[in-house]
Amino acid sequence: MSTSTRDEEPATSAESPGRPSNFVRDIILDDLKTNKYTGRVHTRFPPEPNGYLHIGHAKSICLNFGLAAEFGGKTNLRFDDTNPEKEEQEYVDSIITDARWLGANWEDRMFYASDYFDQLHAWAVQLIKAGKAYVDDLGAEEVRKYRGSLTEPGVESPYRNRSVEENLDLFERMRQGEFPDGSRILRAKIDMESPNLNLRDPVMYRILHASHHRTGDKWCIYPMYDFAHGQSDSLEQITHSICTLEFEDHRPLYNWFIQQLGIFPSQQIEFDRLNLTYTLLSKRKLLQLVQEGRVRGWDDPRMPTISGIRRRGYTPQAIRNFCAAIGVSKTNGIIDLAMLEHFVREDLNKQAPRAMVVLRPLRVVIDNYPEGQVEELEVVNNPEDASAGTRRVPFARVLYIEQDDFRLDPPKKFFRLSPGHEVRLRGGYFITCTNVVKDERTGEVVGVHCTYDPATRSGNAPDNRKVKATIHWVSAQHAIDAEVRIYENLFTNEDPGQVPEGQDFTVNLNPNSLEILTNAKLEPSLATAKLGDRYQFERLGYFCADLDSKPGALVFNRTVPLRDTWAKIEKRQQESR
RNA sequence: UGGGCGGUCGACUAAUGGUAGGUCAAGUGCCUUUGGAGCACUUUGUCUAGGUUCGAAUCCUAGCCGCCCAGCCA
Repeated sequence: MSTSTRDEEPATSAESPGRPSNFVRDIILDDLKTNKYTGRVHTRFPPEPNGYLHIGHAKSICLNFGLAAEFGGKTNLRFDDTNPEKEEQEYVDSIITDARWLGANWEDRMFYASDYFDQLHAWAVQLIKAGKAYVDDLGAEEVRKYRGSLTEPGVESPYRNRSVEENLDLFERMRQGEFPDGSRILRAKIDMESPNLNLRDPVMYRILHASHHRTGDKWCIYPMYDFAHGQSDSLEQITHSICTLEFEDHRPLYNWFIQQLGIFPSQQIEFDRLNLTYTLLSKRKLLQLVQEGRVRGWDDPRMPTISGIRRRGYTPQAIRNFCAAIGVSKTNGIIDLAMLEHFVREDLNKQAPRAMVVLRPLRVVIDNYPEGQVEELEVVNNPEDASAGTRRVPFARVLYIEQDDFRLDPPKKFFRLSPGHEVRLRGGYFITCTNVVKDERTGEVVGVHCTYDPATRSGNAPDNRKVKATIHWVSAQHAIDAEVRIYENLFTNEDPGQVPEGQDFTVNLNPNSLEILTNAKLEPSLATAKLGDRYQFERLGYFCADLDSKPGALVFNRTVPLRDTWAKIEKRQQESR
């Protein structure tokens, strides 16, 4: 089995000239007009390799790559790897795979903040020499105290006014590994009374005797985000450095370093992070789910990670369309998960070949159908796409239908099979229920007897007789057994971060987020399904072959169910009761 | 109670002093060999109060509400 690559297309956000704009795009348009960057647009996507990419990153990828592509610019992939304690090669590998899958193309421009460690160090020395940075001997606890609070100004460290020589010497000895972790830091000398806490002599370098996934043991001091990010942007000549809202307070610092160093003035622009109902988009919490075994790994199909969503059966196009549709702004909102689901359905409806699968089988015997007879009935592969052609499906005397498609006592508006009623078997015949077989002890219906009308072959009614329902079916003797995994929301709470006092977000976990059906019956054409192949199982939803599939033991994931009008009606009926 | 940033249908987002529009959701009808898809229609909105203006979602003033910031995380 191998995954197909036909999914991979450019991650542009939208193409038509009349497209709705957004404020970031407007800024670029304006910069282009004023020739601020000599007509250049160069963005970057800067993930930290401390976890897997999720749907929130997809928004950022679409924005960064989409905007640059629209204006003939470029986008770099840059790993923000300044904290060796949290970062791993596994994460950089997955990020590359996932970003590519989404359609991001950075050509040969894949960088690491760690590529710039030498330059960053030199710049730190430069700032020390300019009297703009100093080595502080305060411990973490004291640094916090000296920083003041939201409402009180900070107090200058007693080490703030060391001589340049002493600072240079100390910083060099920090680099040499002479001091233990946490014993000293390099700080920028800005303003301990600034109302913006980020400007109260922010830390530039900390001592970390940790081995880095790329630089190994070359360094035991590592730059902080604030001292690395802007300069990395600048080195790469990034024109528009797009990040999320929580960095707004950092922008003055971002600009301060660039200005003090006199380097290329990249411009930071902040937009709102994606929030989705019933979904958690925090790498820390997703990591926790993985580590505690609440899910089966980063690529569990219930996870909002790109790898999870991919395994679930989503297409990159659907994700791109979603990202284009939700727009970009500065309001912190929460997108209805239904919006995401809409875009997969929309995409898969056009693409996915149909197949008949019975999830929870109920045995049907067509009493008047000749024993031993088998017909090959022709059915269309995709009513939305004539070019998808047709296939043959075997029909015989004993079939399986969905348990949900039969009711002994049909409620109002239930049009499917029930005693005395006629339905159409999709692409087959009209059948009428004549009798049921019950389990003697439980009273449960375990089988149904029907008669068929030979004149209705392929589902046509020569007399124009109407049936109110068409149901799917699989020939019992030809059916393939398979496992089907049904997913529900991972969380029961619309905002899973909302947690009762003293509790953990895991209280919101949905105990029914995964249901494994081991007795599904597949039409025989599905035998050749390959990893990642996506289908619409008629009347049920979109499904794809999971990587747990083995020859002769297929496993399918439900990507998303079809919209279900009957379920809504039934729910309303139950609520009004 | 410091600073920063926001508040437009149920959700998201346009309108950049000149008809409050689109998408999702919800609902109704049509159509249907998927109760799918499609099509048509419908409901609901400018945080509040003042002001400027011929005209305000947009500008001004004052409130109210929400989010972010006190990591040697990013």
